[in-house]
Amino acid sequence: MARQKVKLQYIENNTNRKVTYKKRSKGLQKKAEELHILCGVDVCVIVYGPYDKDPVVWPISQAEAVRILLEYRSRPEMEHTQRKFSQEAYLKQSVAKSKDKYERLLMRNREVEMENLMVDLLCGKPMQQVPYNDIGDLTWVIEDKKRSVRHHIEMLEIAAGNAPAANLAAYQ
Amino acid sequence: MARQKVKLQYIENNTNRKVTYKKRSKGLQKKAEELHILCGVDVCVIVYGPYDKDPVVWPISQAEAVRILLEYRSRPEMEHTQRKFSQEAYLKQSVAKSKDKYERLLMRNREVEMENLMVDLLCGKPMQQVPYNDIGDLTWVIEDKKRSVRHHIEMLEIAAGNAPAANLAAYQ
DNA sequence: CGCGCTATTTATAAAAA
DNA sequence: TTTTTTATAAATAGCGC
Repeated sequence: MARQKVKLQYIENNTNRKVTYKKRSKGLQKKAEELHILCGVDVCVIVYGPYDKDPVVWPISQAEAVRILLEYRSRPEMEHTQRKFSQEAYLKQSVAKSKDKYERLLMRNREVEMENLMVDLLCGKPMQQVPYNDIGDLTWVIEDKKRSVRHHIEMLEIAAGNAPAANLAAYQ
Repeated sequence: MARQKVKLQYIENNTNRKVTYKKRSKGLQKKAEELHILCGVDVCVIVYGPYDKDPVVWPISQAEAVRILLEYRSRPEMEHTQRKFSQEAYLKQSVAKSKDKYERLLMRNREVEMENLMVDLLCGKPMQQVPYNDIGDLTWVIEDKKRSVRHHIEMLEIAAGNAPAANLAAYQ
């Protein structure tokens, strides 16, 4: 985009491609950081190139990113196109209620808390111990996690059929 | 970056922030796509904001992204610390006006962090990877969780010995 | 290879419609 | 409000060291 306009196609020349990669991936990171700071949104950029040995992962927590991606992957292809994510709809609704930054932070914490609560439930916490006020917020997490829960169950069944004691010891 | 240079800080005005968000997230997508095409590298951008109901997940395969992120998760603690730093800096900036609430939030965040760490340990993360400074704060969380962990183990043993599917189905 | 250096192209903040 | 239009800030392709 400078001395000469470049066609939007794979750069065949190895040297030029690497140079462009370095410049542009740096630029992409900067843009992501600016968006993060200016608008207070979580942004995660992963550049998985053959040049840098490490993929760049920035700046939201990797756990959160994994959660998003696992969920996204578990959706039928049709929904990918339509971009219907009940979870995100919930987030939008929730965040819309926030009038200031403090509340936005609360929302973020709430989100993490619901994740943890769900993990507790997956690990066997009795549903009766869940505070009533949490049920509503928890619902969307659970709904979106059903598929992964089934996966958990499969894993546990495998453990049960093979070497349960050894497998379970790892959890202590 | 136009009629006037904009300071790199959270945009307080709701309208401006939303407008900027829309423009810049679109721009970020474009940049990511260009990098992907020009250099033949996998790029994944996730924008997890309160405006669009959907997180933008683009364009590499989700399986690949998950693999990358899981890899990242297993990396040395030092790099995580750096990330936490920028996150904390961001949080600090965001709630500068309500210091008391901020302090409490930090504690809450710390608590949540410890819970996450504990989950990692339960899942087999080596204790040697836990930063020394975290041990103290972690202790009370673990003490608090021992009972549920035991319950967890009981559940798993029951599942292993009896009818796992039936027991676990209740948690869906 | 990596760092500067422009000439240009892009991105975009603010204004106008 | 959203869209379109500028004017200006940023990003960057090609080159030279």
